Amino acid sequence: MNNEELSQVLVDRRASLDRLIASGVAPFAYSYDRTHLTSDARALLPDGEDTGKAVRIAGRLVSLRSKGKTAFAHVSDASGKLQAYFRKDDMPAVEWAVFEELHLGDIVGVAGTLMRTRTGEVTVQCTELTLLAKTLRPLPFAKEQVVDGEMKRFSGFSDPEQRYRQRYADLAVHPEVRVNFYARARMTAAIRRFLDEMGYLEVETPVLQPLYGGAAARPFTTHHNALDMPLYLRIADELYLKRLIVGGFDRVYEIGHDFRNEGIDRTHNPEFTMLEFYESYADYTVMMDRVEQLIVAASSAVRATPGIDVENVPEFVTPFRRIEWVPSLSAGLGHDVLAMSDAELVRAAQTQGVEKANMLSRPKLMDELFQSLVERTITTPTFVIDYPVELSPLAKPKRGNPALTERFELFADGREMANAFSELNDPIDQRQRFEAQARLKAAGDDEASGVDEDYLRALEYGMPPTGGVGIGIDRLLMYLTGTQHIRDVILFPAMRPE
RNA sequence: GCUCCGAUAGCUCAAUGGUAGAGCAGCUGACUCUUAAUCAGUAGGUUGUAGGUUCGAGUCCUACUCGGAGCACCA
Repeated sequence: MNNEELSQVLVDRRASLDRLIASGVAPFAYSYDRTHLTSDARALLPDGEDTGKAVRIAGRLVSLRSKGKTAFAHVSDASGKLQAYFRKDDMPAVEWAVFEELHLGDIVGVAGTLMRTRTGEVTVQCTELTLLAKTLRPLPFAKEQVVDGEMKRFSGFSDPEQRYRQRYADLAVHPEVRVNFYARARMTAAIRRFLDEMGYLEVETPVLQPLYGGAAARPFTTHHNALDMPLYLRIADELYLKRLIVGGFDRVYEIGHDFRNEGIDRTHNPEFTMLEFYESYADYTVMMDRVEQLIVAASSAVRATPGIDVENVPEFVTPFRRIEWVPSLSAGLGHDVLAMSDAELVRAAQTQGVEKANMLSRPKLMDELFQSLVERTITTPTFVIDYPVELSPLAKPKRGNPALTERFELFADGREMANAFSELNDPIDQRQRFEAQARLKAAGDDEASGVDEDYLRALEYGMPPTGGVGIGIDRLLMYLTGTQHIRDVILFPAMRPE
């Protein structure tokens, strides 16, 4: 990019950079000997005292009020921000010259002694200023003012498109955006701690897979050049984790990305984080207990995150409510759903506004009806249990009623939080389920999977009875933080290229 | 994929079909405890792209691009 293509602001910044270099200042430093985070530095000056220790802080210059031979600025780091006071008489001439070239956004090191200003604000009185990185592009800083204890922004960076595309700028300018991501890290750490303490082993399984399965979704397809074969990005971890159960790791979990080639909206990103865990010798009732404890642990971790609005984190009362799939759908319909003919189901689905209802298979119809009549009405965490076998190709038949499976989903806030079952470990039954899926696929259902012969071979070697759970981490965090858009819990959400 | 809304200076926004503007950021200057600092001056634009209507288009029409909200899809 040459200067003719740059806007005036960018030209000015480069001119400033050139002046610094010409005067012998290195505008991009290698390191800085920081002694305190801004929050720790502030804590060093007790109430009532006006001067304190020497500190060295570093961070981004987020405000600057120059009064000629003095100036006030705020330096922001991960812990918050602290005011710095610059006075010409207190600084070497060379550094005052550097100060005069400072711009909002520059990364600086400020060394000096703590003091309290006339207005009571803890401030570093700068005796040594170090430029650590020059900003060549202005950040869209907001002006802020504290009014009645609440911070007001007077302008800023509000275009959602630009904020997601330039997340780095969004984060730099809006420190509160970081809170959900601190909460996210604490939540996954708490989940790992919970599972680790339960004796689960964290493992990693292939993202690139020759066959995809474990869920109903359209995959991303790629190609391996050396092998000259298509590969799919996984849509679920399930089938590989259960291979590990066969191998004798009897409690395993994975937290990783799944990829589904679907639309993007408030609750869907094409790559998202999935937790799956599998436990030998456990059935779905055991897994319900695990899920309850895990959600409570996740919630506590989110609550403990500084900056989180604890009022908005849902309270959990265990055990969660449990309702059965068939009776709750029948109640919603006013008829016994299993006794209804296909035509009656189609009519009911049409009444619910399901499009192309007459094109849908019977299980798909029931699923649609369940979603609109039951799922959306669930607010408090509720386990829906015992799904029809047609909807659950990887779940064991329910003891005493083979038309159903030992499966549960956890719903809260109208959304699915977890999906789990007593895992099907009968290879003959599993082959029949795969073949039914393969027929659906051949009939044009592009979300149905095929027959995974290698997985069947693994089952033939014998898989212990196993309970398994999948939990969408992004959506769990959305629920726990009251976030309305998945983009606000994913640092770099998928966007069309600029 | 569908419907509606939007795109104007680095950022946030104005502008009856009639000379494209403000605040912040920037630049120049004044100011040695300010905090949306203040004051004076100054610069900054192919109004998302391509067509069309019109004497004249930021404004009206068409298509496209990108985004937002909603719907559909999505266990």
